Amino acid sequence: MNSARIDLRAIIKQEGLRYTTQREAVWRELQSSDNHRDAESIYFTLRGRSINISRATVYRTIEILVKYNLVRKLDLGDGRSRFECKLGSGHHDHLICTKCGRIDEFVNDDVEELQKSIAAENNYVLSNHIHQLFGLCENCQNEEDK
Amino acid sequence: MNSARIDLRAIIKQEGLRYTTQREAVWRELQSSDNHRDAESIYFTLRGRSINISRATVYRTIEILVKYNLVRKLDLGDGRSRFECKLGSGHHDHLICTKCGRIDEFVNDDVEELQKSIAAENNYVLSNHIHQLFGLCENCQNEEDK
DNA sequence: TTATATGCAAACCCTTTGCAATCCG
DNA sequence: CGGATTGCAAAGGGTTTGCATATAA
Repeated sequence: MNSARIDLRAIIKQEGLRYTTQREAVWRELQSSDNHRDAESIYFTLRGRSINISRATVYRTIEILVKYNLVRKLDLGDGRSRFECKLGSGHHDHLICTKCGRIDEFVNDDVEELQKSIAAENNYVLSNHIHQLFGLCENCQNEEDK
Repeated sequence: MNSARIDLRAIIKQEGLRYTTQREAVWRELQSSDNHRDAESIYFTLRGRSINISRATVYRTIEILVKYNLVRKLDLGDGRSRFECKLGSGHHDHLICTKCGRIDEFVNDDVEELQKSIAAENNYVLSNHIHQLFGLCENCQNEEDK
């Protein structure tokens, strides 16, 4: 897998865009963190590191990263989008703990196949899907007992 | 199935709430339409029928209907929630046409079972899920050819 | 009567946009 | 230098909330 080294600068320049401190910082932040970040947290983390950046630039940069397939945008239904770096992990869906907000990933080939069948039965040509399972994670189940 | 006659008045009163023209109107509107309505469309339809109602009341009423399990809230990821009457249809998930916005429903028991397995494998106790397939519906595929 | 529900407008939250200033190339 | 990019603040879009008024029971 070529995920270890992705040169954002090369991609950016190839597209005739400019490689800026802010773009590099957002990309680094998404790459280094354990996924599922929202714009606000990226904004605050970078500000905390004395990187001069605005919310607007965070959003504009994420838009570019999503466009070039480096980042995936998640909608968990709570009003704010989450973003995860696509490098190092293939397609997967999510398990979300409704109590603590923990997010786990899952992959299930059978479900993937069934989705294709469902689409075919309904005469749809699929482009993508959202599959999210909500419930209590192991830790939060134990909390309930106390 | 007892879907033919649900007396909202009875439910509302049982809860110590008041049965108002507005609540009745929103409920009727959701029951009579072919599902997947957003708040704005309900608001405008009712206004168009000379029913005095505000957006705030539409939202407040829907909240009650969702709470008492009469209506399901859908998040299709485009920023506005859709609502569908739960009467007359059991659990189902959705196929959404990314071109025309058409929404179809599907049920697949195998997927439902697999979800349980996935949850179990990850030590989650499931409460609900979102499963949406996005693509082109039959009509829009044909449009593409032209 | 009297507390609940309503309408209105303002507030909210997240996100996007306009624009002058900045900076990459 | 010159146009792409930025920061700021304002605007947007959907939804919620505060409050005085209207209304169900």
